[in-house]
Amino acid sequence: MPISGLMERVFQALASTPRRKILAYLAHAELSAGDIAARFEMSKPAVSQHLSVLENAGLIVSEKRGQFVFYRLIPDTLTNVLNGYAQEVCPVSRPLKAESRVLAEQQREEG
Amino acid sequence: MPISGLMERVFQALASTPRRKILAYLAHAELSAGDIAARFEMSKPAVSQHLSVLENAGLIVSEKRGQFVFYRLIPDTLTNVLNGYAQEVCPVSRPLKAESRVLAEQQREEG
DNA sequence: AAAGAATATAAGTAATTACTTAAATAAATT
DNA sequence: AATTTATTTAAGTAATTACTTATATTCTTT
Repeated sequence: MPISGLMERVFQALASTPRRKILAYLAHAELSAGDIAARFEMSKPAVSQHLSVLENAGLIVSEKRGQFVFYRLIPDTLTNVLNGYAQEVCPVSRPLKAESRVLAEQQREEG
Repeated sequence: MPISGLMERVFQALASTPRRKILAYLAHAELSAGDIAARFEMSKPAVSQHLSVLENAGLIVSEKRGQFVFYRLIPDTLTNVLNGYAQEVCPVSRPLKAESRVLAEQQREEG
């Protein structure tokens, strides 16, 4: 699987506020399709389609357990793609690293 | 200007291969609209529209000098938004930092 | 086995996006 | 001042996307 094709799908997937929200929800916990849909105004099929887009981009993975389908994040995909591209655009990714460090420290202070 | 509105526009802007390519070109040098258009198969107006999208997202800035319009990157917008969102999704942004380091080393080896 | 619940797929539609060519604007050259 | 060059704006269209409701599938419960 070419990384560029994956990058295409990841950025496509991220270009939607509901989908970015879904990823943020899944950052904290594994959730069923119904759990996720309950957090949105839109219909369940609409949420289901968003989940498909995210799964096809390799950002999340689904697992059917009984009646439910649980979704969880694959954090590596996101970080690899974002860094991979940031690397192309921000030489040596220095700003990205610097910013990461600052934010990590802030969170350490807060946590 | 709310950061969330900017985030929306940035991710929207990044969801296009030609636009990501434009940013990569501008990472290395300031270029005129014509210089950029020459690197693509599509028409000049099409490229011009892509440049508008990128500029409205705060990712690039334009400056008219004589007959030409030069574009250059605003790297901070990209790193701030990508990190801001990665922060929401990847707790403590640890993976992001780790990946940055790996990629930076790879580039050091290659360069 | 029938009914109910969770989810996905199908089919249709409205809104958005990414192009195209043609026309307008503005600066440089003759 | 007229022409050429660089770029953008305008207008139209084809393709894509994001929803909707209705139907199908798969599990659980009775």
